[in-house]
Amino acid sequence: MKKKRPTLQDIADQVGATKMTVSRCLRAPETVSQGLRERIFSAAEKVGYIPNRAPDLLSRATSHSIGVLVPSLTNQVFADVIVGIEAYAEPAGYHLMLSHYGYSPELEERSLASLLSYNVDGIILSDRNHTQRSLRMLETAGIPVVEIMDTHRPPLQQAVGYDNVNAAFDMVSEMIRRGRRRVIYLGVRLDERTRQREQGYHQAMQAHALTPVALHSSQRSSYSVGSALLKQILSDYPEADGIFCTNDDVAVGAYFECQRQGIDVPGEMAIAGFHGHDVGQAMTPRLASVITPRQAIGEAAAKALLASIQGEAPAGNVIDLGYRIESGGTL
Amino acid sequence: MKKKRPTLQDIADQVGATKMTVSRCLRAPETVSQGLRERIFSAAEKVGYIPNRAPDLLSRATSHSIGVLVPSLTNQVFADVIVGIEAYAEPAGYHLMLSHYGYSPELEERSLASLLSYNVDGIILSDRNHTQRSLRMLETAGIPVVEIMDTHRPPLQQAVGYDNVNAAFDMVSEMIRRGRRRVIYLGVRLDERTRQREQGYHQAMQAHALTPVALHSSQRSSYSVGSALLKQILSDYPEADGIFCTNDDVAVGAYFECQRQGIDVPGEMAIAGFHGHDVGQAMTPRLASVITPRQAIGEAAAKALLASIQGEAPAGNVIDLGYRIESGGTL
DNA sequence: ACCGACCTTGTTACCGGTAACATAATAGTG
DNA sequence: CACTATTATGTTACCGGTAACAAGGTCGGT
Repeated sequence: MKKKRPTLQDIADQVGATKMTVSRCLRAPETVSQGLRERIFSAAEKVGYIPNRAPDLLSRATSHSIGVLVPSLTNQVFADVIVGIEAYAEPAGYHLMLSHYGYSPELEERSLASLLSYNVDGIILSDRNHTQRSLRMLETAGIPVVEIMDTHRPPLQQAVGYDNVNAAFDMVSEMIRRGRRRVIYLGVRLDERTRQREQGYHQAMQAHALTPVALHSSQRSSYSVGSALLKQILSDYPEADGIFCTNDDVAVGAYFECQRQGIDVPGEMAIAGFHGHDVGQAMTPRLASVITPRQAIGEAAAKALLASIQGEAPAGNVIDLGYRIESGGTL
Repeated sequence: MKKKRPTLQDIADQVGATKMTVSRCLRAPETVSQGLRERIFSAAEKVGYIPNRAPDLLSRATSHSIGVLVPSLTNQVFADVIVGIEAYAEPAGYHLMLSHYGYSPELEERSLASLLSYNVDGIILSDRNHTQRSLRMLETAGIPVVEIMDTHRPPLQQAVGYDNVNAAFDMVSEMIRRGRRRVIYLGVRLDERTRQREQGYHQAMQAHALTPVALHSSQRSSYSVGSALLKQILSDYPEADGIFCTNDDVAVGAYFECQRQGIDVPGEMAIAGFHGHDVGQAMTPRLASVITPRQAIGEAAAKALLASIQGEAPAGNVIDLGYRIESGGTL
């Protein structure tokens, strides 16, 4: 019942040639005589030929696709990064194979195995924590790897991103410079980046002889978690005069809660977020945030990866695209 | 230099068997004698064998992957849908191949060709407008197709979603029921769904003998577009007493602008959005919105697609998962 | 001791492109 | 016109799994 999809042979049969000639005609038309060429093209059109990457994938072990592993697709940060990756990779003829692993190294390992089984030509990873088996697989696969979002630690091969520790340090320092003394850190999830931001927060507080206080939620980041954490601060740390949030979702959620509670921002409470997402930048007052170059990171990562795939392998390369402190109207 | 990745033959060489035996051992261990089995497993571990889907893909033309085409990855709506798809497909052993096409049917066509060249076993499409060539390719590929997000028109094969026209009609009717008379429609982009919502808006206004007015922006949806459109309303249609926005981004942006301009919501201006995203549901007042079951749509689409792939083909099937009108605090 | 059932392993061929090489047809040159 | 250069097409083999079939080995029953 199910009709097989047309192959080169089907076209060849129609025009009385071999599939080799058809193959040549489709990839280098000028090497085939004009009459035959025209008949081949019209036959291809007629049977509805669709190229098939499977043989290439098998015989040359190359897929013209790159694997991208992100912890979450609903996290706007990674959506932006992916857009950047594709902006560079797609025009270069590379297809993206996306997987997400919900911040779990074990799931990352499984997703990685799956991607490798499709013979991806390169991999972009969004984390720096990998299982032993993951590292092993990457090694035996022998393909280029680029890690993104974190330039703080030495990379497997190459890394593109910014320094989370320094970014957090700078933002918190700015809050302190503006007179805040009891700034509290709000974290969600326990991924590497959240920890690094907390570390930068710690360093900044201690550099000014202030006492760091961190509040965490194990839930995934959301506005409502921000609201909940702010309520907790009001009851447990009423003396707080500022919060530094691990991302904008939490910060905006906390701001909404301040509105509800009638707390003046920034008068009574300073609020800073991370990443500079649209909501925070569109609302009034504008949310103070660390603006990260997410799309640029995606593009640079794709560029570095394709360069490696095409031969040049600048291993140990770290591209730091920096960040910008936006003080907005909430400091 | 670049070492090839290990194959079954490499394992076979180590243990003095043929690759056929190794193949059997990995997929049905009990059919191989115990001693050999143990040696094969340890050899596989030693060389770091990673399964290879390429041969399967070639000889059985099946990839155990499904192609997913969405107009945009940064649009939260589709991020949610994708999460739903993967929640069902991943445990079933299917990998997702994602592509986005920026709302352009021509790009959709290219992405589709690319997906088909990887021999995906099925396709999930997010639009109902396809080029002739796209339709042709889908037909010759002979694989199951599920269209999502719109149950208003008859599907290619199967569709999963909700009815945009009815949803818009219901929301606008509710606004009118609450006393609004000069409701304006705010649209962005010109994709099918936006047009359908406008259609529902028209029907509701005309059913109450009210004059429909629609404002459009050609930019992609964002908070700032919502703000800009609200400003335009204030200058061009000062008599407006409500806006129905094609999505929550626009609605929230418009709300922010009302705040800045000191316009009372809902007192002077009612605001309704579409989709029920987190921001709108977390802010105060809660944004009125049409809550759509995005993740459930993804799951149902994946389920329907895999059912078709596995043989049962309930063609012409339309699964309507409905929607819910949340009147929030902005009506 | 012999036959067949079964258990284990091996052999062959195939999937669909294309690189590499071979060959046929045509054109060009002294 | 013989001979080489050039162009146009065909042939073969390969990539890495596995289905289908073949074959050698073991064991139990009579």
